[in-house]
Amino acid sequence: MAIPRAARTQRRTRIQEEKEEVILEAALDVFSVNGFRGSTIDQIAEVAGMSKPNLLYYFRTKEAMHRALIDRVLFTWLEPLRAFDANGDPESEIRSYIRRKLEMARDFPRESRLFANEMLQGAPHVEDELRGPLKSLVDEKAEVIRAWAKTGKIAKCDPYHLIFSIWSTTQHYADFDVQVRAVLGDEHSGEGRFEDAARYLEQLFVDGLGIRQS
Amino acid sequence: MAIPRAARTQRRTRIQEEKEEVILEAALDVFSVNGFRGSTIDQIAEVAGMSKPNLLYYFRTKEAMHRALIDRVLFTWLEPLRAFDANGDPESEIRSYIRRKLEMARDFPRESRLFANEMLQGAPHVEDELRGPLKSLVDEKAEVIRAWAKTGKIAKCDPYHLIFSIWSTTQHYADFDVQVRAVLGDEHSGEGRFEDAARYLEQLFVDGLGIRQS
DNA sequence: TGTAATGTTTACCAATCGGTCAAATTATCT
DNA sequence: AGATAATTTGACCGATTGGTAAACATTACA
Repeated sequence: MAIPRAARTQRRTRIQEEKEEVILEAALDVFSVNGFRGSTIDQIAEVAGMSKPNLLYYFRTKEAMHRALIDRVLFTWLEPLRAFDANGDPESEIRSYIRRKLEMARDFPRESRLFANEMLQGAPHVEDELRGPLKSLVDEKAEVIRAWAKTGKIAKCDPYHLIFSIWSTTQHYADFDVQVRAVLGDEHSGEGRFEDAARYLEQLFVDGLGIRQS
Repeated sequence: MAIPRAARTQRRTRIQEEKEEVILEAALDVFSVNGFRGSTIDQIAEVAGMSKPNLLYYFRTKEAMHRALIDRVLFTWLEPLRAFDANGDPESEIRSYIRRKLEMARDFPRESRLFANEMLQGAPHVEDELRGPLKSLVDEKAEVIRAWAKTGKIAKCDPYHLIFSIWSTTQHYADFDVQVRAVLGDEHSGEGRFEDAARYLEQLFVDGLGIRQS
């Protein structure tokens, strides 16, 4: 008899590993565009190339799929902020943070949109993670920035709003991609726009924070 | 016999004005949170306090409602950019543009989220408006900024990405409101956060663009 | 005030929704 | 190879979806 996924306590099968991967990949496609409510299991099943009951064999509910997806994305999404080094020098740390976030917007736009969708809906599935782990991480890095400001390495500014502004400006290129393309026109919508954005944003933040030495 | 809304060519009734207003208000509530696909006519009807067929008497389809809503929002949403004055001086123009956009994020967060939802889904209903009127307006203002840069009034920078960065940083406070509140904690989540944001963003952009005179 | 146009509601429809079930198929291991 | 566990599927369920038809109620205007 088949053992439903949730009851598994033993090791996972090869097939389970593979299929769950395929499913989450498809789910990311669908959820990131339509949000949780706007997505259907049938859509995901079709993208995943399997029948709906088969999909539900691996994830017993739509919620479970979304949950698994959010958990995975949330972790990798915070990777750049975790890499933010308190011992590095302000200019290069901020530059590379911007660059890393922009690379993620370029390479993982679906993950960015999934997250954005969740935020727009009021974070019904992840508010605890926001108030817990996310807040802790941001608090820690904000303290680093505050110290930089105190010792005059960068201009005095609110570290939280600084972080918000880096998040928003970089993620914008993933979440509002259609708008960016529409405004820039077809000729400037190639991948080069990420290089232009990086150049502009690094200038904005480095000069805006008064840490240009050259 | 009842004349369906779409067939009306004559003047609108008093009741029509009122009810359409109520409906669009309710639709804004629902669409801005759940997106187009994730919203249901029943939800909107309940919020509007009327029966579903009654609602469908004024807007014959869900699409028609969404359309009417988007059209209205799109216009007012671009008001701050239209007010951007080519003859003003760079610092005060940028400062007041930021301030106006932040005020809109504070006072009309639903409108911002409705727009964000549409972007996340790839702008299936408004791509023409983006490529047409929006692009034209942005092109025009970008030219102003480029001229400022050329005459040395502000630092050399890509005017399009400058506009993108002002859009994203300000709208962030509406679209990612939950996240902002979660990270700032309950004690700093009052309306004062908009003042903090304004102070920070004005500093960032004014200094970042090298136009601080004091 | 009568009447025609406008507005509202109840009952309903086919399609789609998330999810179940039992039977059939396939992989795994001895 | 044979037994057993894991995987897959078609048929189906009740609830919800967007939308309609027609009867009913209300308003505006002569």
